[in-house]
Amino acid sequence: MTQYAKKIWEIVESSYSHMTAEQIFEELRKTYPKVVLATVYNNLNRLWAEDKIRKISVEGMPDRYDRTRRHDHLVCKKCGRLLDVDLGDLTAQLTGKAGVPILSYDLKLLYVCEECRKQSQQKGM
Amino acid sequence: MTQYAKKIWEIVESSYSHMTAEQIFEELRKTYPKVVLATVYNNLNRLWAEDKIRKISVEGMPDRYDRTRRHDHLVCKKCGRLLDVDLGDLTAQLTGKAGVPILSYDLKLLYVCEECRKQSQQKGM
DNA sequence: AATGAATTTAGAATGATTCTAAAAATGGTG
DNA sequence: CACCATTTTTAGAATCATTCTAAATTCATT
Repeated sequence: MTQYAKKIWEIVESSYSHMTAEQIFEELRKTYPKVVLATVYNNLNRLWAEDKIRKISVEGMPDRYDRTRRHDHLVCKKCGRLLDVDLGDLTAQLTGKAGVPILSYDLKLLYVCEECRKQSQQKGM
Repeated sequence: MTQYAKKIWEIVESSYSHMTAEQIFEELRKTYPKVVLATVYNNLNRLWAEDKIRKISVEGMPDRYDRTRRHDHLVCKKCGRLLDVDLGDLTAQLTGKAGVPILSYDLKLLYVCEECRKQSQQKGM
C-alpha cells in the first residue's frame, strides 16, 4: 500500500461519520496538501474492490465510505442522514434462503429522523 | 395522478427488470412519443416520495426503480447485476432491535454472479 | 542504474440528475 | 362554462459526482 492508500484507509476505518470522497479528500489534505481528488477516488475504489472498506450508496447522495466492521444502517428517508445500528449477524440466516454463496450483505432500515419528523409536523404534513 | 404518472407507475410496477430512468423513458415513449426525460425523473421522484415505487441504488450505477411488493436483492459485486430473491419478511425481527419505528428496509446480498465467476477464473484471479 | 509495473497528476470528459423559468394542463368553485 | 390557483410539463442549461486520458512520477526488483 502506498502512503496515500494507507492514510485513506486509516481515515475511513477510524471514522464513524460515513464520509464522502470529498470529505476524505479534505481530511487527507491535512497530511498531504498536494494530493488530488482523483487519487482519493482511485484509492477508494481500489480499497473497496479489495474489501478493505465499505461503500454505501443512498439515493440521491454521493457515495459514502465506511469501516468494514459489520454493522447496519438507519437511513432517514427524508434527508438521507445515516446512523449506525447493529442488528446482529444475519449471514447464516440469509445464506440458507438465498441459495448462493453470499459475500456479505447490506441492510438499510428506512425511518424518519427526529428533525425531519419535527419539520413535517410544523408544516402539517 | 396524471396520465404520465399513471403510465410510469404501471411500467415500474409491472416490470421485473429493475429499470433505469432512461429505460423507463424509452418505454414511456412508445405510448407518449413527445414526453421528455425530465418528466420521467419528476414522476419517479414523486412516486418514490409517496412510496408508490422503490428506488434501488447500487454503487456506480444509475438508480433503478422497482415494484413495491416486498422482496430482496442479490447484487453481483463485480458487474452490478441485480436479481430478485425473497428472504421473507424481517420487519418484526428488525424493528425490535432497531429501537425506532421502521418504515421499511432494504436488503442487498452481495455475491458474484455466474458470468463474473467464469470470467475471473479464466483470468486466473 | 535499468526495467517494467503501479500510482499519481491535471484537466478534460462523461453521465445522471436537478434546476430554471416559461408554457400547458388540471382541478375545483362560483 | 369561466376563472383562478395549483400542479405538471417542457426545453435546455447547469450541476455534481465520478471517471477517463495521457503524461509524469514513484516504486519494486533486478
